[in-house]
Amino acid sequence: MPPPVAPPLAGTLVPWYAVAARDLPWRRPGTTPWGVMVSEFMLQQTPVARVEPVWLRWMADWPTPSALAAAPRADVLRAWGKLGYPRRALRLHEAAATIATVHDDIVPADVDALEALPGVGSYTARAVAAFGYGRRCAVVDTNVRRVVARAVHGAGDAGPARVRADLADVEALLPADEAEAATFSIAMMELGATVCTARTPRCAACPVRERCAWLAAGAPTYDGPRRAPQAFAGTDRQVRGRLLDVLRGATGPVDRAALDRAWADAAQRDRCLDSLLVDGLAEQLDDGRFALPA
DNA sequence: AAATCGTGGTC
DNA sequence: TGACCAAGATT
Repeated sequence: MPPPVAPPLAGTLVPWYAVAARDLPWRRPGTTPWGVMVSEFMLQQTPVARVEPVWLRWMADWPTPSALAAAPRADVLRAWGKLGYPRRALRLHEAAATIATVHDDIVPADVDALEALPGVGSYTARAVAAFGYGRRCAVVDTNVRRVVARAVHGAGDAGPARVRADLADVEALLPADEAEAATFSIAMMELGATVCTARTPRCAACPVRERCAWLAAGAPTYDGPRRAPQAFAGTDRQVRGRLLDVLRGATGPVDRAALDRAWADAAQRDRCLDSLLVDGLAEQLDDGRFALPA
């Protein structure tokens, strides 16, 4: 008698997802590929809970790429609000303009075409293809990398990203069927986000616990290299945030004194203001005042 | 290829 | 309380 064969990961994850998936607005029926793309931009390094209300408002205001492209950058940055990394908002705006003019206002379904858009890297391109169009392609984000590291490789956590190898790992797990592959991809991410979490994984509730290489190995703690935690207090990132917050909160242009109040250290303040101008996140008017870009 | 880029919640 | 973390991309 042949030994029992464990069902492929997808066999247990896809049914689990059908029951356990969170009801997120961009997962609801009728969400367009554009809606998926907007959600993916917003979710880059930003938690779901903070994205939800902004996404809903965004899609109501700008339901198509051309609608967003027609909006002034100042409106876009205000709508982005405090999601963080506001350059994402500018890149999404640029990507929308490209889609409107080059792709007939239709979000590309092809991974390479997607990756050519500003702000779209390997993860986002594949996420849009898979979740927006149901394509069969490996989707690798931090959650998926952690799930693979544990369930497949038996490691406590994923090391530094290795794009090619990580993609190959996930390719090997991807079901042949197109629709099932897309569901498998989102299910892997959902598992990493809600069960196989970074800090305190809820292994007792894990649908894959019987087959998890990490649990089988006794849940060894990760001892590999970690990326250094990012400092924030006192960094340029904080100062830029403060300055931009002043511009966002004002109804019109502000004078330099208003920005001076946002941060005490003049040298750092000036350097950061200059970097905001360079990034196109702020503009200086002829009268010397500052504002969000037109 | 390591550093940079916001913001806020959690344990 | 402060380190760590959250659907990355870019240079």
